[in-house]
Amino acid sequence: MTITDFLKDLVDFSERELEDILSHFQKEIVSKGQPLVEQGQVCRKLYYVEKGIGRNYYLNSDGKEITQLFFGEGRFMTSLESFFEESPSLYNVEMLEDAEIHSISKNELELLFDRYHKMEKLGRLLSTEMLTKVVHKLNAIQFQTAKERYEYMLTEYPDIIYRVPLGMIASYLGMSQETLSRIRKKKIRD
Amino acid sequence: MTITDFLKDLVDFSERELEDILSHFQKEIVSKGQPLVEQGQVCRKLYYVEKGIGRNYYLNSDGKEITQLFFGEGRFMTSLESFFEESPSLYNVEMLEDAEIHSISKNELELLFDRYHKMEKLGRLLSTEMLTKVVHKLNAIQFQTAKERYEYMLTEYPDIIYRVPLGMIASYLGMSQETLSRIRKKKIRD
DNA sequence: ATCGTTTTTTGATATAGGTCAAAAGAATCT
DNA sequence: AGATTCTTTTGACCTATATCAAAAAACGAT
Repeated sequence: MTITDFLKDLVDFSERELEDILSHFQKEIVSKGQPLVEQGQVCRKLYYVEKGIGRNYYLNSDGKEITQLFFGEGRFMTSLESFFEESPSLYNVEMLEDAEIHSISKNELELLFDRYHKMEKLGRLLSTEMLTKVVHKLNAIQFQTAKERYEYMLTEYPDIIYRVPLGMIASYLGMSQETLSRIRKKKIRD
Repeated sequence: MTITDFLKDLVDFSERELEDILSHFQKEIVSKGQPLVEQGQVCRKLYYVEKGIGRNYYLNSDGKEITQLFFGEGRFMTSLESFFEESPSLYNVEMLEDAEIHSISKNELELLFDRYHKMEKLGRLLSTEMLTKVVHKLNAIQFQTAKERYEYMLTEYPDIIYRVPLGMIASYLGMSQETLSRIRKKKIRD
């Protein structure tokens, strides 16, 4: 879904408003694996994913990559606390496929928030949507078995699960790659 | 912190605006354990906690209470997805102490969001703040040992940890009460 | 097609933390 | 104060999942 359609769907901006808002976004073509944010830097931009899948991840104390969130098409992506609080990012952000994204800086976004009440509303809606998603994941992680977590992933993100490497999904679900491999195998047999 | 001060601190409302906004909240005195929302109902209200500690929790398949979130003084509390999406709540919401809270219905809140751009902004700010907190907790739960999770709780919610029963904290942190008891004991010795 | 690299699977073994049950300790009520 | 109920601790045992290592499969580049 294009960013234009996405914005129109959520809030009924006028043509002029929409045009102004869109003019503050920049289209970027990024290739697979290209880092958008690196751990330790402040993440200055919010991205809309038009094509591709992104993720943010960090390196744990053993140097292993832990995926925190995936961002599919039609989602806004950023290093959340870093962007909002202008603090050093705990995560790296990258695209997992060659991708088309639209970026906006925090300053310009704030400007739009101030200029348009409707834009502020959009920000609130996206934020609460994200919040409910994260709460849902937290739920899945907190008290479910590895198998149940995999099933959660299957229903919640069927589009993502077959497009990204197993190891990333495993770390996203809080289990080892080996465990996920075994679970998936058993699933197919049943 | 009173709700008045809380609102003033976050956004610079005029006296008139503030008065109008506050007139839509209702003060409620609730006693310990009194249910504010029950699993299965749609949660219709957002609460500001002025005094006391609240939590939301659910009963898992074994009938055990699992605490999902605590809400300390000066925080807004609700059954998140239920309130925002008007869906049946997965959680029960209750106060853990005799408490003073201020409630507002979704309709009235939406009305305020529409009436005041600043109020919409407040909504967005609170929502992103909550979001970053939940992401932070997710982080702690996802890849840390039981001991590390307890330490996270100590630094993040020192006020809460000594005011609520151990079992609730244990389920909040995704571990059994026994495990938390053992961890805490060892901590004190060191 | 073939070689090298990355990803996934499989097997063997280890362990953090769960469960169950009972004792000890606090809090609450009469 | 004693009885009752709720909360926390302790011990013994068990299991889901981690880790390590190596084989197999899939993917990409030449």
